[in-house]
Amino acid sequence: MSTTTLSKIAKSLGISIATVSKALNDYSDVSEKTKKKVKDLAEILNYKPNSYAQSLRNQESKIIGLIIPEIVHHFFSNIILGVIKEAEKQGYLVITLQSDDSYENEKKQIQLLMDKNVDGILLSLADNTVNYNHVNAIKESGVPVVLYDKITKLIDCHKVVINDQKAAYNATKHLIDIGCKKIAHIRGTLKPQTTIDRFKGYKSALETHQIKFDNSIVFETNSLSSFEDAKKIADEIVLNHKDIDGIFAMTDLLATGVMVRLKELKINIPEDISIIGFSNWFLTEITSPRLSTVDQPGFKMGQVAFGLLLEEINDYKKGAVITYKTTEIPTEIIIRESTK
Amino acid sequence: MSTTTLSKIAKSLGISIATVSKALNDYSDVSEKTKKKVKDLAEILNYKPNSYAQSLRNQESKIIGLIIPEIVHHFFSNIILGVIKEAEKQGYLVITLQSDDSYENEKKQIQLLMDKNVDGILLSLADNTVNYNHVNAIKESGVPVVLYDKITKLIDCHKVVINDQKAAYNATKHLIDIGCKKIAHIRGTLKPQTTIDRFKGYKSALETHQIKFDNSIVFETNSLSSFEDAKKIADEIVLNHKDIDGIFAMTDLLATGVMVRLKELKINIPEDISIIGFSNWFLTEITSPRLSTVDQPGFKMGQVAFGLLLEEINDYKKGAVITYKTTEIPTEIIIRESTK
DNA sequence: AATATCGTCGAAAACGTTTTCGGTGCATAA
DNA sequence: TTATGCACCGAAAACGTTTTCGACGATATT
Repeated sequence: MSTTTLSKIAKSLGISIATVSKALNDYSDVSEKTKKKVKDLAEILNYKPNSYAQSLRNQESKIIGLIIPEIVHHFFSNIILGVIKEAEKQGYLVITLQSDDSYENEKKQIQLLMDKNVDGILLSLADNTVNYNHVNAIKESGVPVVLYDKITKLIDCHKVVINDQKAAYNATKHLIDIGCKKIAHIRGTLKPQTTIDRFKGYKSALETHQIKFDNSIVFETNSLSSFEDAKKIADEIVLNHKDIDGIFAMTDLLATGVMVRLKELKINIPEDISIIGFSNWFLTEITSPRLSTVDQPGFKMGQVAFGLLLEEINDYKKGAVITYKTTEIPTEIIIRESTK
Repeated sequence: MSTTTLSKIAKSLGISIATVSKALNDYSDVSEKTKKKVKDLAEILNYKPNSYAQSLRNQESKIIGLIIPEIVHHFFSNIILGVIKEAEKQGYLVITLQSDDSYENEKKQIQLLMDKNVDGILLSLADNTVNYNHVNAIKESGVPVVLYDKITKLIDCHKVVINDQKAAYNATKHLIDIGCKKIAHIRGTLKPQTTIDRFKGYKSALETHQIKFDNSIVFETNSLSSFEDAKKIADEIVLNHKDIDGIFAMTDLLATGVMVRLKELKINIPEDISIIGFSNWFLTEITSPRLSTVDQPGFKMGQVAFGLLLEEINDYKKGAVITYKTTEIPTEIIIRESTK
């Protein structure tokens, strides 16, 4: 049960390897008659071109690399899905790696992908990455990179992001629009760019609507996924900030945390306090009341990121000059029952 | 900025390609002196072996394929992570594809992976797959496959599963142990093997403990993730089955659904009714009360599945005879506040 | 002095493709 | 008749590695 190669077909038909190859690839300088002979036999012998040989000859593998901070995460796994599905549609397969938000892993994994000679790399920077030599090295080797979600201006390449600041602005504005006067913000430490941007959006929405920014009702958690921290903040709000009537939380989980605790403390949502989260996790559909939030379209983002990468791969092959662009994926406010 | 190859190093040093290759691979028939010369120059020129050429020559790519029904899913994304991390540790990369639980996709994607000449395939069968020719074809081509999670006895290969029946038995037994006398079961349609097995486990736990099985308190939802269906079932329970004091649900989501609604109807959990779910989703930590459940160790499962695949890849290369085994990943009951 | 052993190296085949560049043979035009 | 064109085909190089096998000189053995 040995595999069938061009040379076997050639030998079996008494013609040359070159002709067989050209017949299968529909070259114009081989007669219809021999084309048919070749194709028929190839069919019978179940011929499949050897991808290693093709890659070696064509200097491309039709495989791309995807580095993601965290796979088990609603937003990111949606990105993976977007990338994979779009890639599959375009004839590419994708190798996925998880950096755990670590610079060291990111560096190693980029090397692994380069060693495999992937055709391109999709990368979301680790939180503690501050040096970009390792990614500039990719570009210098002639391998296209596109940055998604966590990006930096310091690397010149295609980028795809959501506009955190605008999204946060809109979320906050929604609270203002429905009549909230005293709007708290719950966020993590001001380190990741997303946290900074959402905080900025929150502040600027307040300012544009003549609401004084009050730093005492900006609450900081240790982690963006600390349900317990969120609950403590709810206690704090009930105890010392009775006048708060709106809350914009950095993540749906934090939003859910405060909401659960506030309900336990007999605060009515949304009558007493309106709450809006961020991401549109699966979670938001099953809280009670259902949580308003900002939809963060991971799938779309993955699709677009792959599209840009493919575009660059093709441009690169053509030797075209590439002007890099940053694509913003629009977010959308999902209004449910927790805001009114 | 052209890439450096063995032949460039050879030419530059005035020696043969063969010697360069052997020097870099520490063959014993090249002197220490030339080894050093070669390695030094390779270092300077930043030599990286061309993986296409290596794959072609060695007939292996150090890449495996992973087909998963659904990426955006807590259990499955944990499996991906387990596979990827273990593979990376062992020098392998993994191409992931999502079958959407469709037989047609599964078939196509297997072909894609075979066309790329991956070294092995990890596969969880789609729900509607009933014909196994496409996976037996993998084996016949000499490519190792291991089945995980959704398997079938009709394919002879390594398998890794959790024992759904035993896990369900233990979950139900836990309810019995804490004193429940009338235990309901919530499940989806009896089509997927997991549903069948968990149902069996539920029944056998009742039987072994002299509790009569009562089909009128086995509730069927349209989907395993229908929160609304679960709520309706809660209504039904309060209305017509006041004597139910324990519930074993097929998924954490269904468990959460009934729990939320029961609470709204002033039923106390766990005082009036104890509830246990299945999977140990992230979700279970933030319900109130926190949900008891069965931990379904996806990460571990991924690790083990890759381990078995690697074992077979190596056995195959050695020409060793392979006796296939089915590995059961132990599950564990997580007791929280919803059962007492 | 002849033979065996050892350390070091390189030629060449092999993996399977794609593509360039001629080279046929044959018909048509001069 | 010779030239020109055309349709069809194949030799061979190239992609970059790994590994077998033989060759060579130098040393050790008989």
